[in-house]
Amino acid sequence: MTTVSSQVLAERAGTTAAQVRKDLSLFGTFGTRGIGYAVPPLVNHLREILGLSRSWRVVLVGAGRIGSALFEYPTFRERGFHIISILDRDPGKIGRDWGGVRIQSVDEMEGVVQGTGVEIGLLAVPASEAQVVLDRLVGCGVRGVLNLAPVRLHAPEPVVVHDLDPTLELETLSFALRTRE
Amino acid sequence: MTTVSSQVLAERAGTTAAQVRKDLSLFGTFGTRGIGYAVPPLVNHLREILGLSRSWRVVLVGAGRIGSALFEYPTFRERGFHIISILDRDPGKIGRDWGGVRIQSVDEMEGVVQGTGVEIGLLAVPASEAQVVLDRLVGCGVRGVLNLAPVRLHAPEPVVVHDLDPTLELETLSFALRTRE
DNA sequence: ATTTGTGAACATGTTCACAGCT
DNA sequence: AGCTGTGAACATGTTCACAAAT
Repeated sequence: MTTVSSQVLAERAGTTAAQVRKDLSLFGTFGTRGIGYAVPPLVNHLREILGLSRSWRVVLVGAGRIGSALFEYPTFRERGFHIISILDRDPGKIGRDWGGVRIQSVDEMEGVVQGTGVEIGLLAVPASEAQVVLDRLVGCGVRGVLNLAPVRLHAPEPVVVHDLDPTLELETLSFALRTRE
Repeated sequence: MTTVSSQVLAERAGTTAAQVRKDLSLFGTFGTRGIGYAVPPLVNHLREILGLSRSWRVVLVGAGRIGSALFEYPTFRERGFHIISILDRDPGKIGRDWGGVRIQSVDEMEGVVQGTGVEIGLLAVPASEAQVVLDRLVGCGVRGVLNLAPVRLHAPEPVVVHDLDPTLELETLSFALRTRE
């Protein structure tokens, strides 16, 4: 059976072997001393830990460039994230079909989200509208949101919001470069 | 003069007042006891700390949907990140003009990057090509790269690479939701 | 011989709580 | 009275180094 050592995993992930072993040991003992980690069971364990052993229903709000790029990420579906609904406010886009998913009006959010049991939202709307849309999503029972708009959003516990802001990342990069020149 | 307290800053940033004060105190003493932080000088200090008091020349590689969305982020320019060059490999795009910046062939990377003193690269190419393009950028003397392709890239010290991967973020979100249900 | 799993040592990050200014 | 700046206490995260397992 194919195995992999903490050393190799560390190199791939950009960390240390000790770190990999400590992290894994926190969730159980998956390796064999002298051998390493058998890959297929390790993958299964990690999928279980990360909550990827089930599939998630996802609603994409915003069918602009960022939304469409996200929609075509093959890795979403591979990891069990299924975009089962797309919402936009542009009448020119509503009704279109993207690979079997029809774009609906944001006005239909409540019905769509509650009717399909969506738990995760992908927010790809303009920054100025992001908080309002988030609030509505939370009102519909969405439990987690990945926000692509360049604003920091807030939602009440226990809703989880992650902001993915390229500007913020550039500033972090700028700081890193500034301190090493 | 308008001031702001560590308390208010903490609420905005989603952290605690003590944390804000500790963090700021690491770089100097910017506040006034009994009053708070005077906003304009604080902003200046932060810009200085983050390396935003200067402007950065940026090259955008990849003029697809993600690239074009990035290009139009108004916040980039506002924070001093100037995309002065766009590269793509698609002959149908080369030669086009985006708001005063002409799209050039990736083949011209060496000349463009070295000729203009670009220090930061924005990578918006397909995942399969990202590492190769990164290596070339590093070869041209780029010091920092923000990678939007869904792969983890590596570059030798002291080059700084940040990966911005929506799939990875969704998995983190999944983990957060998994552990609280 | 090799590689895990893990206490113990070390390092870093966060919160507390209060003296010191305004 | 109000709010910062900061040591000290506490918590969390990382590395070391080695016994245990194959």
